[in-house]
Amino acid sequence: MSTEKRRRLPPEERKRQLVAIGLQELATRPIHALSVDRVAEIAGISRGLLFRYFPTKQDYYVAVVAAAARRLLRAAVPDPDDADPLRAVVQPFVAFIDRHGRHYQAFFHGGFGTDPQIRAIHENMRNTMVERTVAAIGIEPTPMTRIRIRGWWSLVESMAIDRLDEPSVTVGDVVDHAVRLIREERA
Amino acid sequence: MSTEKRRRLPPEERKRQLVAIGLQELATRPIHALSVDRVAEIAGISRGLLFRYFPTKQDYYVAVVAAAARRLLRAAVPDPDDADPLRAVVQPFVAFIDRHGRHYQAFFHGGFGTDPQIRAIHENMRNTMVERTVAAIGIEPTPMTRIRIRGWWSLVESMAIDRLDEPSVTVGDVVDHAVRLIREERA
DNA sequence: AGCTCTAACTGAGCAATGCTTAGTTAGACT
DNA sequence: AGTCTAACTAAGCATTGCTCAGTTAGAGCT
Repeated sequence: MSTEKRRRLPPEERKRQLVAIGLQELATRPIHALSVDRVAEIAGISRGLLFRYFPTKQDYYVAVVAAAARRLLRAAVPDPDDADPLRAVVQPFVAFIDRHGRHYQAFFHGGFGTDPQIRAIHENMRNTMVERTVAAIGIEPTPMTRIRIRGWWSLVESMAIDRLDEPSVTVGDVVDHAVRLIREERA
Repeated sequence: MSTEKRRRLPPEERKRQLVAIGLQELATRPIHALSVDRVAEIAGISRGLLFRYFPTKQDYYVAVVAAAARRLLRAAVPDPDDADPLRAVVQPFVAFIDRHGRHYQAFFHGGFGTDPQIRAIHENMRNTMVERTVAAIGIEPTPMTRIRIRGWWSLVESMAIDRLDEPSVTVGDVVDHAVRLIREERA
């Protein structure tokens, strides 16, 4: 198979390598279609070793999705130079989906929706976005407001994804509409 | 295991039985945690027979989700007696999630989001809701309008689900907010 | 340079599960 | 009663998630 000599890596580096493989493979394939055999083969290691770092395939999957979430939150950080603090929150998120739409769907609309760990990652992402929004528009966070803002983020996400197949609608159109909507809502 | 005598059923009836089992089992369990062995055992048949009706486990899963979608569309049909045609579309949908929220999430947020057949079922549901909405408010269906209405439905769904853990917010609150939003949007 | 020792790593093997197929039999129709 | 279709079974195969007893890279010490 491989003529490579066996090589030892420090645990953190190996983990990173395996997660990186997952990020690439799971962008185009659901988790049940990716065998640990394949991951091990790409990494050039044995199946057994993968289970040393991730005791369960599910644990591996969780680690990969968590990495994808960190990547998104880092990429979609609000632009502090933007004159409109609300736009500063929405715009980079929609732009991220514009660039990585298919991957976004694979990681955040795929997978086992019922799994508590995956849900926790999604919840954490969503809460971060909601908090950024609340901070940007300065609204008091009652239960109803939170539900409203969370719903509004679902709307933004949906529009950003649908836009991928409808190039006549621009990123700016989506951002404009989203911002206008939340402003009217406050009246 | 079972002392039942072997019984022949007409294909349509057997299919219905198997799908019904799927509807019950998959309401609490993701598809990868339900083995065909278990379905067969509940139905009192052999594994092999299941594959006669559903050549693939995935085909079985698709059939079950499709049945769930039909059930939803039937239950959330607009009330023709409602004075407000937009409310008539939204209200029964939110009420359905109020009653079957966990099941709704299992069938429509669980599963493999990337599978094209499952996506087609979701798309079909969504399109139906969008068309009902377009008909209710009488708006011209440009690409942007469709994207907006689809986004708005994501918002409605999100609020209806979040409400399940926040009983201080009523079904009426969600419907009111949704209706108000779409009306302001048209201005 | 050689010795030692930790832990990164392998590979054989187990159990569960999706799927196949050669054969069996319920039960409808003569 | 006899026949015949197709609903049904059961044994078995291949894959895959996971385990574990053993191997060895390679860092630290002398």
